[in-house]
Amino acid sequence: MSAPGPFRALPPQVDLPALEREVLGRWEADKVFARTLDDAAGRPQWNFYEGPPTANGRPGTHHIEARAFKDVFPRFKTMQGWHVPRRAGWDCHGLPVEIAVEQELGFAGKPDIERFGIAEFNARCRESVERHVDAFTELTQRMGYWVDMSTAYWTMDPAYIESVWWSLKVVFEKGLLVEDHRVSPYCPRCGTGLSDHEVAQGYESITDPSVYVRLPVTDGEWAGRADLLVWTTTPWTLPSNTAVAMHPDVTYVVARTDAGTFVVAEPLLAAVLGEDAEVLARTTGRDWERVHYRRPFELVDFPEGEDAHYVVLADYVTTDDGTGLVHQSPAFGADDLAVCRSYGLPVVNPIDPTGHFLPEVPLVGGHFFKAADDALVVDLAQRGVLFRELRYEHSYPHCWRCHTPLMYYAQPSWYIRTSAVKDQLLAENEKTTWRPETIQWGRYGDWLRNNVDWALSRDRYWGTPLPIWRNDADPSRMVAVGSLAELSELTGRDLSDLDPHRPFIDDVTFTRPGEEGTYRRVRQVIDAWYDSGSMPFAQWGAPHRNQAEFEAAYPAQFICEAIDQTRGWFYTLMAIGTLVFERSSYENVLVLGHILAEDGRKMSKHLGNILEPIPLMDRHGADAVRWFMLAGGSPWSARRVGHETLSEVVRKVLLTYWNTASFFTLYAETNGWDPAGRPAPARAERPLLDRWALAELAAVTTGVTDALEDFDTQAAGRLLAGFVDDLSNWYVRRSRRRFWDGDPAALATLHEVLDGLTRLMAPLTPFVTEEVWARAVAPGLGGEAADSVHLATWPVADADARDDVLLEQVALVRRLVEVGRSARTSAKVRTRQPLGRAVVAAPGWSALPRDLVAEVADELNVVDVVELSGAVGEDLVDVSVKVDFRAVGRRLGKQVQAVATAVAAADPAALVTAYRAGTATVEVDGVPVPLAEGDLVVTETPREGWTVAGGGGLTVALDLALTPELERAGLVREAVRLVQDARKGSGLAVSDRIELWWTVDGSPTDPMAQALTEHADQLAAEVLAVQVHAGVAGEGVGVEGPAGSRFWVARAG
RNA sequence: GGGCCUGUAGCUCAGACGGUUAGAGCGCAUCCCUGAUAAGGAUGAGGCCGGAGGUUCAAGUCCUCCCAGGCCCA
Repeated sequence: MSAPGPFRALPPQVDLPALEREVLGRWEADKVFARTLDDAAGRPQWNFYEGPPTANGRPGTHHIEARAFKDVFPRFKTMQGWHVPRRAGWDCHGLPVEIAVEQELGFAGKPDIERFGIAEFNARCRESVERHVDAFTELTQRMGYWVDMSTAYWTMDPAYIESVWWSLKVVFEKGLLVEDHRVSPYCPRCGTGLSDHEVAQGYESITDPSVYVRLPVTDGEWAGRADLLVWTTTPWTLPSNTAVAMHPDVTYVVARTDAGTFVVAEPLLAAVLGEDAEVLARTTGRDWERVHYRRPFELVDFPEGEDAHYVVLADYVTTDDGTGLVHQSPAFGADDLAVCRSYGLPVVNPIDPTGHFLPEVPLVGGHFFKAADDALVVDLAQRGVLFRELRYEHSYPHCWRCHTPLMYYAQPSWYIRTSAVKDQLLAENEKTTWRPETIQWGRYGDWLRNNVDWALSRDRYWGTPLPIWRNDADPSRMVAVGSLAELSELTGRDLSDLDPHRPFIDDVTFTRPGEEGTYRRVRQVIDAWYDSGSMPFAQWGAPHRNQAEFEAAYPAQFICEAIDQTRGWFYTLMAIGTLVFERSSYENVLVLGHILAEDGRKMSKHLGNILEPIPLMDRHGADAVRWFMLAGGSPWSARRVGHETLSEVVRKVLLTYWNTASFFTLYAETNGWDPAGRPAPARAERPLLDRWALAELAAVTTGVTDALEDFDTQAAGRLLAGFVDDLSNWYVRRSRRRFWDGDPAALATLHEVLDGLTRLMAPLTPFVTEEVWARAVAPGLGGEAADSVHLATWPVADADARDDVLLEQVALVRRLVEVGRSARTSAKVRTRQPLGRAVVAAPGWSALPRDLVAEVADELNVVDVVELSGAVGEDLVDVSVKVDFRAVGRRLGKQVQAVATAVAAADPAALVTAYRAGTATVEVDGVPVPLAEGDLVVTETPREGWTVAGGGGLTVALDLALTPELERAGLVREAVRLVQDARKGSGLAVSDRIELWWTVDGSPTDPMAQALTEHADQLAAEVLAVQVHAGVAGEGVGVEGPAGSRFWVARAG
């Protein structure tokens, strides 16, 4: 045995989750993550922003997805030599947190919260956030996501809030933060707005009156001669009717019936007025714009001197039902409000916040809004304004708590005028790189082009308070406050330690010299999306604090979230960056598809198809889950995760990689290999297979680097998985004998390849690569090696090792071997039976180096491989010819079909002879067309007496004739395999030497006995036998071999 | 209702620039190979590439419409 080298064998079997736990401990103990940052200090910075997960509810398996991508690129960039600071963050505010706490406390709405006390309620919210953050921390650590949680930003921290205030002040002073009405679902009994989520769970089916109302035209061509006909299911909104909307591009008709003359959309004419209506005029909605009409009720006053009650144009009008003319009441419909606002129409609201008509309204004063319908309809009918009434059953949103029908109700609300910076946003988007590209001007671009103002305020409790103070004597005087210091100055008190949340901030008031009245904060808090979109500066507390750090980290080079953030974080980041700094805060954005359960549906408790993230990683390993997220299918389409898929990743990628490393260490240890002591030959002088492995590594290095630069982990994964497979199932398998012998060239090559491969895989599967690095790579690098692969540098492709011709030739060899095996199978000749000859026809064969020809011979277990045309007479070969459509089509265009026909009709043998001489022509329409090199695909097949297989322009034929010598060689191989099995079965190490006994029934001239005697040396060498007892039985029963043979194995003493 | 994405073998997914025999893995069946392997290899069954039109010498690939599923928004 050799002297011990630096390597110790890795076990062939590995418990990956257990290994990961151990690696996690090592990272922790050695502070590896911190060191990757420290080592890079002072290097160019590559910025990444962590989109803060909402700390509400427990993390799910889908959270691993985005976090895997947020980890892999910073790791990659760090290895490339960038400094990549990574701060975690937590999104703390918002309605989901409030709702969760309300549920815990058994609350039924805002009145309960007010009774409970805002201070105490917000304390509970804070506590809930802290609780959930722990679960995210656990997930983050377990999956190996390297992000600094010790310096995490919390959107509820005072310093964070102060930054947000500062930005709102900037927006306010640009005149882009304004108060206006906002229509939102509202429960009049509970006195509270409802979130979309709450509305969605409260739909109930109810029957409403459905009325068609006639509104006489009062000016223009049809004044006094026709009525606009509108349809509504909410008669209670008719007293506040403000306008009628028509679609600009829909055709409307003026039609006469016995009941009168009406304006309706043409597609609805028959449905509304019947078949007999006489059409008097026909024109598009656009022509009706600003035509006035008489409103249905005179119960409510409209502002003096303001125009109203005319036709407006709106794209949302449909002709699916109703009349194609839509009654507009801006206080009670979001569409109505938007349309009326664009015409400068007033917002008139006769209903108080409890849902009752104001007492001074005639006819329905004091009525609950829905209860007023009947009286209103009766009145319409009596005045002849009602054209038709039907009962209409539909589903209508109700309060999920008290089942009161909801009102869509306009309330004062604060907006950011993002529509004013729309062109800037479009310009910023133009400069942004999106993956996948389609989002940029698809889903996201559409959203920007249709930009509406950002409804910023929320009438809630747990959020960043809107920092606007308003003078109670003159509400037009307002002050936006940008920090607690400013507030201290305004109030003359030191408020630097004030918790800026409600209710404390609500108590802060101030006066200004020379002004009447007191400044009080408006009551609202802001949309939590504004918090998260402010993180580029607010995570630093900038500009009040850490301004230099902020500037160094703006904008981000990379962000990544799932597609649901298109209108969420991706938008708020870009919008706030553009509003405040006139520059978007990110350059590259990767948008992920969603992770679905194995059944293709969203994971949900309700469906019972949830896979919990930590148990999933404990079962398959975090590396496997990460690999799946990064490389299992396209990251930007929805994907299904399941145990099957994950265990396939483990088997095909991770264990194959592990076993290759384990194989290497086994023979490095067994042979005491030390690269320092036994230098390998120069790479150019190593065997072809070594050069091939190094050439593949160089190609893969380039490919993986390019793919990751392009944020394409799927392509990187495909290359890596393919290389792992090639390495294990071709390089190692074909090179085994050299490893047994401790060949330094083979050991050095595999070591070098494992080194490169391990670095390339490290960002994707950081755990298993760490172990392989420590045990199979670093010991061979001498003192130079980084003590973690994550502290190592990213590999650079070795240009000298690149050899595309060799890659192509080995690919040909492997295809030939496949075809040859196929031929064996169809002949039912097992591979262990040597054959005399294989005959091959393949383009490029004649240029194949002898070593590679030998590879084919060895793999196919044939004595000799020869080229078809050289080995067999012409009469044994069939030739078939086909045009290469691509080559010919490109040159001759539409003539290609005629040429193909002519080629098919020609005599193949003659054509091929001419083609090879370069003189082939075919005749098309009486004109000779010369054929160039590459125009034809030639396939040669032997005729008889051979087993043949072909495919892809390749042919392999096997000579099946067995000589007694070949048969005996086959028997020996059979015996060798049997003995190897016996070795393994009795637990011998691969390097153990043995004694071997064998017997054969029958005479010594029996073929088996003869074979074993004849090949005695070969047999002994193959099975590491130091002593062979021919014809002698060993102890025990031994193992039975073919042809009456029997073998006994024992470790040599 | 609008916008976007997806639709290829039983399942999971590949298929630059359009090129005439559409691939891989899993699963199934039969066989082979095995001094690292939980692997590997061969063969077989399994496909109107969601549907219909169009452009083209040629369409899984480009265009239009439709259908189904998903996501976001009304």
